[in-house]
Amino acid sequence: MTGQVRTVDGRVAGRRGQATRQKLLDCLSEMLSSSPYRDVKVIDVARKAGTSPATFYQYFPDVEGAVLEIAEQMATEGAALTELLEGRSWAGKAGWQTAQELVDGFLEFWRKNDAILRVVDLGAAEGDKRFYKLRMKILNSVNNSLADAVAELQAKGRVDKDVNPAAVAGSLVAMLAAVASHQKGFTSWGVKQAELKPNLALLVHLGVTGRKPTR
Amino acid sequence: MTGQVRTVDGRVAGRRGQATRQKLLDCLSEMLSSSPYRDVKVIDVARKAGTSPATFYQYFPDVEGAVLEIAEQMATEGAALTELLEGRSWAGKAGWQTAQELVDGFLEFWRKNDAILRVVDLGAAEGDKRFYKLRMKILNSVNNSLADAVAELQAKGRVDKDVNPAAVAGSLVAMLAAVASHQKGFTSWGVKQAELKPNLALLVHLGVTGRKPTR
DNA sequence: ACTTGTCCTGTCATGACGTCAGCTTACCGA
DNA sequence: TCGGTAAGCTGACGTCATGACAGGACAAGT
Repeated sequence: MTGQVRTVDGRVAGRRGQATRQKLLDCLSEMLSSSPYRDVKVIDVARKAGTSPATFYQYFPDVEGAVLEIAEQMATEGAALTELLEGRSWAGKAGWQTAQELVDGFLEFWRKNDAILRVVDLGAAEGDKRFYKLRMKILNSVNNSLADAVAELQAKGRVDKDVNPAAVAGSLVAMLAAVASHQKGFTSWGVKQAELKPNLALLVHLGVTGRKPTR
Repeated sequence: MTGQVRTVDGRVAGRRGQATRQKLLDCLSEMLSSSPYRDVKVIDVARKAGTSPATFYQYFPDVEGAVLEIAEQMATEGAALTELLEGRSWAGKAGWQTAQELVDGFLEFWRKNDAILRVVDLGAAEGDKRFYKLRMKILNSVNNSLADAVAELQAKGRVDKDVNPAAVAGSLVAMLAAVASHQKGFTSWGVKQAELKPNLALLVHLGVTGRKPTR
């Protein structure tokens, strides 16, 4: 699928090369977690990886390019998010369960990858198509499943016809992502982590089904 | 309130100085709209303003500092968002109207200031307290109003008791902000601008009142 | 004209960026 | 075993941004 890993100047990377490359990616990941995106320098990443800046430029055109690589890896892992909604029901108690587990899984995924997701979000907001496609790739699984669920309920007449499933699903996913990014902001608003989740689940359930959940 | 405008080395700025300072801020604002945050350099801002980097550093410690200044100005303008909810009703047709106007006003505000808000969002997500307080300041007016509305309905028994008004309000506001930031993303998901707004309004109404709006 | 305080810039040391040639290492076929 | 070849890494270099300073330009009051 991914063909061969290549250096910037076209050589194919061997075992050793791939290891260095990966080490650089790992170090970059760490740096992104510990310092502002704007302050992450190639030289620091290289130093941390025990190599030189020139080596970095062998494998990546720039910091952005390396970030895209990390995000790509994460995006494939993110496909697992689909399972949170695969074959779930939105009716009755099961629906409440579905909403809760979606929120749980989503927040957990975001928490794990928050540093890189921040950067992806920024790139996407800035209009960079590469980041923006990546963001879609990550959110698509959840988004499509949600849209399908809404469309299905709509077909049964349980949701108004003038609702746009894609718009509602997209908005809910955006909400989950945003809340996950700013979780800490809530605590200083007097909302605790534990309280946040059920309320989010409630909103998701309301959005999808148009009704309060039966617990 | 803001006392006197001062340079980094403590002198008070006169008429001319304030003009240059403001010009630098304006140019920075423009640069943020046209190029990625990471690539905005002091030297470019200074050139655009027809001055030198040294002058920039007279008024701001660094790019981040200047951004904070711009954001601060925007935050005071953002207080106008309160009017979107001041004394509005969430009952019946009026409720639907309220939700629609909130969405409209919010998206408009975000669209106008998207470049700077992107940076504030990033800073807040990265855990920088200054950005993070600023973000609260901007969103507080809307958030508090929404929370009050929910709490009021809750007191009347029209919203479940185990709902946390602050959590719901915060989540809804986060949703609005996120959707506004990624408006373009929706179009490529096959959702048009015009369709987005009513669906957002629907979600807001559902979240606040727990019920579908009567149109 | 002269002083005073504000305002701007030339200049400099420092350090990051990004490129290149060239050295070292590993692999492989004869 | 021994080159040959390609992979892998780095020192060194020109370029550019950063951030600090001292001193020149300018406006205002005396």
